[in-house]
Amino acid sequence: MKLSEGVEWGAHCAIVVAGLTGRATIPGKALAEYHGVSETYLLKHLKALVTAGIFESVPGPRGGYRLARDAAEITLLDIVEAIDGKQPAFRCTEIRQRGPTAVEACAYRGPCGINRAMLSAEAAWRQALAGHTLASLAAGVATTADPRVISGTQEWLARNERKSIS
Amino acid sequence: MKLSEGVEWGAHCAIVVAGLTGRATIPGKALAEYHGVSETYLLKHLKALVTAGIFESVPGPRGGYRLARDAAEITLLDIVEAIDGKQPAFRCTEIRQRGPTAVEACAYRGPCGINRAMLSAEAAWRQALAGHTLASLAAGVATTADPRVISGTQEWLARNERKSIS
DNA sequence: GGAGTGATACTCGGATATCTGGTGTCCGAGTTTTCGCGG
DNA sequence: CCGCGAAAACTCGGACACCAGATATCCGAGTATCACTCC
Repeated sequence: MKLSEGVEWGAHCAIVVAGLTGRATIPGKALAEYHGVSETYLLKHLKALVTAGIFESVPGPRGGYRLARDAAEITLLDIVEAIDGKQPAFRCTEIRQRGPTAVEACAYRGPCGINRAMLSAEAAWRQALAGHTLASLAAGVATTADPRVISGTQEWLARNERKSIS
Repeated sequence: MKLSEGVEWGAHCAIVVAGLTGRATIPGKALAEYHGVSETYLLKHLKALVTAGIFESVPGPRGGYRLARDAAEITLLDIVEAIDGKQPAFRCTEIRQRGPTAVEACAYRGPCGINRAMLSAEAAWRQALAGHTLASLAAGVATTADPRVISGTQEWLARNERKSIS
């Protein structure tokens, strides 16, 4: 089981975007450069965040991305599901209904016990992820990171963010 | 994120093997036929369970597989980790240390906040899986399954299990 | 000098190659059984 | 009838193809900016 690398990229980008002032935006190119990753590939994941309603995208020059709603209302689970999909990791293929001892399908009423256990475990995982908001994550970074990184990032943000036109 | 299909196979096989009497064994061929899956591919996963110390394998004619320890001492987590590996699903690549605002590596003391959150969520997932033992899963199947399936499986087991030689 | 208009530069978005890891298969090593033979 | 031995059959174990999904890239659609021209 492996989580898409894009989840990490998207989460880090979300924290950076959460640091924008007001309704300013930041272009994908800048986000890619900041994290040292491929720009074109990062755009793929940023679009997924837009589709999920986490980011808003503004086209054209002076365009870019910004949060679609307050950072306190965006959970880590939202980001993971936006990029990695909402499908459960475990997918029961009902192999209990195959083989020599199987009976007609309607006899298998409740879901397979293994499936139930796996899905409840995933529910615990999702609940844990939902306990972290973008705001809390950003606050954690702000308090633990090296002061030079913080000031450097703020300066870099000021240089790359695009003020809102409204 | 997707869990290997072999996890489902392994878990179902473990429940069947848990239903053997005493130290009897059952060959992989029979397990494959019972579940209607590829025999050669299933062997790959059964071997993983053997390597992990969950199953014991007996070679030669009248050989097969049996549990290496009591069913109450085998958790769903053991099976998942045996087949899918113990590596966490989320693997931090430290992209925070890349890009223009990065400083020397030793300045990044604690783990990345995102990584911490993801790993703690996975810990919750593992804990939930560890709460299900093979014994409890088998008991659940025994109480909820169709009576015809139960009797059919018992009959099938009696026909295919290999009594211990000791 | 100011307004209008066209070209321009920059942005995001979707379609297209490449590559790693899971999926599936085959053949070989090892062991117990079994049959045949000799005593 | 009993013991011995070799062949055989069946088991698991590791090495080899195949394929789907993630990874990575390029080109096209759209829009605010900017410069130029005309009034």
